[in-house]
Amino acid sequence: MQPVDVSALPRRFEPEEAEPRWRALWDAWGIHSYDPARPREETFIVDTPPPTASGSLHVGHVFSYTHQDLIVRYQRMRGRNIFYPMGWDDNGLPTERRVQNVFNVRSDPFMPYEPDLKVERVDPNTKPRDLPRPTVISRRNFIDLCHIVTAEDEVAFKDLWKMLGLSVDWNEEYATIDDRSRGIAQLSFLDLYEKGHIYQVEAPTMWDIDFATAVAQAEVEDRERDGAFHDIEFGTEDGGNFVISTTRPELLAACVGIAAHPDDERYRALFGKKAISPVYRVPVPIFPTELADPEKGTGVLMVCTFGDQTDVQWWREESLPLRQVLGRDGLIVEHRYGAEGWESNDPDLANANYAEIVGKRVNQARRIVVEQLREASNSALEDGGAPLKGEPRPLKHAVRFYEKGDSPLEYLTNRQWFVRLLDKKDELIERGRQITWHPAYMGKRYEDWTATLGLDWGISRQRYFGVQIPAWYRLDDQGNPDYSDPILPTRDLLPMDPMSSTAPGFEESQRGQPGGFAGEPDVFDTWFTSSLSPQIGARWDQDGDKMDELFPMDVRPQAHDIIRTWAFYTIAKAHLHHDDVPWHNVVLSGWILDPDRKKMSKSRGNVVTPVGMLEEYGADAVRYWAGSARLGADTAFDEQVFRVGKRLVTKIYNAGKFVLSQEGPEGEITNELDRAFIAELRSLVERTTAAFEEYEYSRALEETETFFWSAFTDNYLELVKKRTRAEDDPQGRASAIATLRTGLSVTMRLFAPFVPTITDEVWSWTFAEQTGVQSIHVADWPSAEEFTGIPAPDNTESFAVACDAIAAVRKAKTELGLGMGRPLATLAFQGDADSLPVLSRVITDVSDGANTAATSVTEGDTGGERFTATIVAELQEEK
RNA sequence: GGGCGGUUAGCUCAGCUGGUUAGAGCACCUGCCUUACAAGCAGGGGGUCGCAGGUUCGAGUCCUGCACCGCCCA
Repeated sequence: MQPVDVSALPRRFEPEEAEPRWRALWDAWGIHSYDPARPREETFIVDTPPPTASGSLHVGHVFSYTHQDLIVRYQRMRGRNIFYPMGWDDNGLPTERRVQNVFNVRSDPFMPYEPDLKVERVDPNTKPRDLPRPTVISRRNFIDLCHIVTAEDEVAFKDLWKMLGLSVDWNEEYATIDDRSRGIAQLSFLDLYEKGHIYQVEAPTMWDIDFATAVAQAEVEDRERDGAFHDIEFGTEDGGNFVISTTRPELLAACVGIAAHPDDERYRALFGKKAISPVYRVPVPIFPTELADPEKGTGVLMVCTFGDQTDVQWWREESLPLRQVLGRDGLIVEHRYGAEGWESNDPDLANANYAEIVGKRVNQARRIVVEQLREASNSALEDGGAPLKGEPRPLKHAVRFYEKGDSPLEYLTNRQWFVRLLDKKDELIERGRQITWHPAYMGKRYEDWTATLGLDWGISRQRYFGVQIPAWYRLDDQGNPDYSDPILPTRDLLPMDPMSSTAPGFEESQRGQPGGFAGEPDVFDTWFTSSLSPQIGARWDQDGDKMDELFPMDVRPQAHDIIRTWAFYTIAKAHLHHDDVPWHNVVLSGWILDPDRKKMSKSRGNVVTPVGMLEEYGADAVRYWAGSARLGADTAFDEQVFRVGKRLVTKIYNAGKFVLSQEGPEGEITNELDRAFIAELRSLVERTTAAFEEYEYSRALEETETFFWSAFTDNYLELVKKRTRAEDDPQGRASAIATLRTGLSVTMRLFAPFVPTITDEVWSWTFAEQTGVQSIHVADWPSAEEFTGIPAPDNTESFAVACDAIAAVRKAKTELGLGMGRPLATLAFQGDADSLPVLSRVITDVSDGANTAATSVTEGDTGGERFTATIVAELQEEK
């Protein structure tokens, strides 16, 4: 074989030149493409996470997407036909919020569409308080802007993925707002509806007043907030009184009951009677409940529609009336005391007080109500004192927020669609157990979440940029919709928008007319669509349906914080639609923490931009960093590791040049040291393959790196350097060169998933032509069978003994301040009786490595080491 | 308050089913231009493995409790 002409290669490897060149070649060769003709058992299928397109590019993305690519590249070299798509999750609130910020606009669904509307971008440096009032635009204009923004964001992500060298099949690209995804999400809805898993109900739901939308349990987070207990005196119908404590005095008008613990002696006598509220003088029932905590506040509390989740429960269990005072926009709505459902013992007083808070926000209303409570005239009793007892007592308490919102969640009653899951907890837990979780303890998180689920999955959102719920409603003579019997489209009409397409059996002119029809205005929760990523990838019930070939998938890579959402909903969908698991494995990446072990986030200002990182160190070095972190483990961001990765790339380049530039005769691997080295190499292959099979890529990297740097370049290569040029030993020379090439070929392939550019560069110099395989990334992963023709060493310790012997020489040279290449006049080994016979088998290579012709070996005390060396340097002329 | 994970060298991390003197890289010190690589090579110093008990011939590893950090949930 022709050696590589080293002088023709650049002295240094330049990633910024090589990486784009190799990416173009991989694309041209199509080595990342899925081949639909090959059978399932040869295929490896990835359920790639679709990143939130309007989210910021983050080092965390680079980290976790590299992890999945490592697994994919390993499987590709194992000969698997890879299905590795990429989607963009672009519908939903993050996009809407970005559009609002980028263009300073708000949407009003009642505004007419303006086809030629031009909206200017806001200077991103403008402070929020300096911005003019947002421009109000129609819903359709707003959606147009969403498409513009997401298209830009997707390009940014795609560029990043390409820079990083992800081996994604770009033929399999989709967006969760495109027609394929919309059609499949709507099909999912129809299928679940037909199977009886979906219902809609007028029910209290958690509501974000700023976004004006319902939110699901999974989107809620608790935040610690300042609040205050207000002690308020109520009356009783027989002239008595008691004091309740509440943090929400503004909801006094929504009070529908009074509750205390059944064993609480203080209030036992009140159960069954009516209480009279102050300010409005509304009679409400007093009832016992185990859920009341006698230690909290005064032990007796007011039940409102609705202050929190337990209010909802009491409202249901006690069949209490509904008195909703808060509107969808978070403002207090109007109503009249004295009317049905708003009975009062003094309607005039009630109306006068209530009128003061109508149209106010929650905080304003609270202040007004507290002032009203200070007035004796507002007592529940004709001759009582001020209902507010003492001053409000401050406290810290957990308040529920929508995770993307800034105002506390309220509970409002409105019509929402739900997927029934609470009756399927056991089945869903069992499904989770049919999946292998990496690391295994993550499966417990899934089970805990599923077991503690408290609400069905609310899937409707009152948003604009999302997948429309495919339903119409008949309107009665008054124009009121009949929600009990929705009209659903047939499957051939999907994807569709009920707000623009006409319900079957009606004319478009009947939209919104009495006796006509109305479209469902709501869209799906974004998880409703993204939980179908396997079905979208496999094109469920669409042209080119490959569900039979691609479902269930092999692996779902994702972050551990979305086990309760993405993993959970995907498992639920697969269970309900297909009675199966969506995939056989889940691999969970950890998080990137900043050096202070805090989660990196935009708000902390500690985010490192991934593009700058890739430009500075190169993709191979960045991938090295990601590959050195185990699955599931949170990792502190450490720029030192990039430098280590970059050095590895340089080392590979130089070692590759050296090995492949050796000229010599072709030949068998015969020498003892060479056979012993091959035995070590074979063991490395077995260990790294086993590690990858368990998704433990970081162990594979560590083993390969240690072997390459220490065993291969520092030891084997130095031991045989002289022999590769030995004119008088053609057979030994051929053996050394063959071993070097085998060692390089194998380690390059073991490194290939981690550092794809440099390894393919080295591969291209001779191995590509030799094997007929263009790219290392479609070459065979090394296996033990490759070494079957090479005889085992006479002694399994030969390689270790040779390394220890040369180490003893180096130590002696260092102690004398000599350079490693300094020729020795004499070299004398002392060693233990067991090791000396082994040393004799490799003594020629050791002597060559030490650069001496005169080596002696004696048994002697070595002070715990295998060998010690005594050396005399050859005299050197002064330079 | 519950669940899960973590705590090993100055820093970032390995250490798989308990078994010689606890490892690596970075950083630090010393020496070396050696025909692939000074972005390199060689040698060296540095750890009572969070704390307290327990099981065992033997514990970084298993058990109990505690402390601190993180995530998820209530």
